[in-house]
Amino acid sequence: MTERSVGTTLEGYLTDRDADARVRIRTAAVLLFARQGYAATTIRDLARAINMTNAGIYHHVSSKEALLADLMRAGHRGLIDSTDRMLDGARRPVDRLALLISSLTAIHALNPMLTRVMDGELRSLTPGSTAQDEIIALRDAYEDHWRRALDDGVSAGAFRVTDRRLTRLALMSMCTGTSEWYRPDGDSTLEQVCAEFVAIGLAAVRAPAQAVATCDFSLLPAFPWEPPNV
Amino acid sequence: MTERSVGTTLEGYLTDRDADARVRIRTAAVLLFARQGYAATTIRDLARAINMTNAGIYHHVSSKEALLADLMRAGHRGLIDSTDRMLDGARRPVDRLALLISSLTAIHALNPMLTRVMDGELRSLTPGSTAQDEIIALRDAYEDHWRRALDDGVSAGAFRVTDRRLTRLALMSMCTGTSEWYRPDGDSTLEQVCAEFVAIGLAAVRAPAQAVATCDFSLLPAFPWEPPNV
DNA sequence: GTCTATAGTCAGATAGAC
DNA sequence: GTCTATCTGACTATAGAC
Repeated sequence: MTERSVGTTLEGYLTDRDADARVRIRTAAVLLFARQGYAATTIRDLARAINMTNAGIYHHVSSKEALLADLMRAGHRGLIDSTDRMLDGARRPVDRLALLISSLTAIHALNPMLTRVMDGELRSLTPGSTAQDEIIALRDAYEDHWRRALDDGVSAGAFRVTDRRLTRLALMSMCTGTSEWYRPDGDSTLEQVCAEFVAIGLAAVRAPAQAVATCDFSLLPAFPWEPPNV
Repeated sequence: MTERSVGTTLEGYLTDRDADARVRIRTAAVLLFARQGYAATTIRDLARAINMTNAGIYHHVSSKEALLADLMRAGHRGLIDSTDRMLDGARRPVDRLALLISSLTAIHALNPMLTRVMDGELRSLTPGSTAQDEIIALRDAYEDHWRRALDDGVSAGAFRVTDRRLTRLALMSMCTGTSEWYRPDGDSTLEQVCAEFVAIGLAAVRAPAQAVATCDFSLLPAFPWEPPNV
């Protein structure tokens, strides 16, 4: 990849939405980290995308790696917090599983760039650094929601599962893959995707097709720096 | 990520397996591209991993990007060829779907590093280059196998599917995700993973649980440059 | 808070000896 | 076929003017 042109300047969109330099920098970072990868994106790329200079970025950001860590931390915290709220009233394991599937799918569909960074750039944080350790801990905390739902469903006899871990890994991959292909103007609405994936999830745990809790999209985290679909 | 130490030198392993410099270079490239990403890996990293120098690499490789393109082309061709052979005798859509699921899962489990490069580094090829266009065409050709199997299953009344595209994307994400977590010495054997994923796939298309064709692992492609599990 | 200028490092790739 | 040495350019990050 010899060229690094950004393709679209974010400046036109961003000025009338948010003048805060921190938000503009983070929006450009999510866009370019998702599109080109963290390692292939330079501070100068970010600066060019929002009509700043190299040095201007460093007034708001201590380092390129700290910027990545901030984005990933905020993303994972938003995911965990909204999942906590989402599952708050759900008692039946089948409802909790359905909410885990639909909310993880929706977050990946609605924030494709931030989630691609969250899911794919963990290796770009220095191994063993406190930043990387913190993100790993957050990811593990989120996965515990899935482990508990599947464990409880099996214990209660609501799920019949050969291998809980395999089932969890299969369903989570299905949900996170959404950020790679979902388009808001595409063939399927987000509601259709969630409904289909929940149906597959229930089939995977041998739960009968039934009415389950549906995801309240308004409870999902709102990330001010998820770039627009330009 | 400030440090770029390779961690393990491949030289000890490689010398008694294959002295061909092309294979040694490609093995190191698959290992490091998968572990650190293409953009974060330098030609000097590759050289260090196999006790060569920077300039020595360039006697066997025309450029870093051509090396990546070669690996991706070989990987996709191996995937397509082995899938062709695998599906050769299978007529029933349910058998073809089962073979697509189990073979894609197995290739990702057995070649985790090459498949991570294949699935994640398409963006690192120059957009619009003939190399990138070629890989995209190969990927599309492979996906057609899935489209045909699902189409035929629906037409024949063997599958009941709300949305063929969503079903395909969900199942393919499930299979490809395997390269991120599978370990040969882990909790599940490859046979168990394939069986579980095939069961989920049949449930996803509302096909009754039944005996289906199983994947002949010996028909899978053998990549001489998939690194050992060091 | 944004700029110009630059320090210090390292990248991909090549030349030419052996 | 592998080496040493080097070119050219780009990178992260900082210093200091305004």
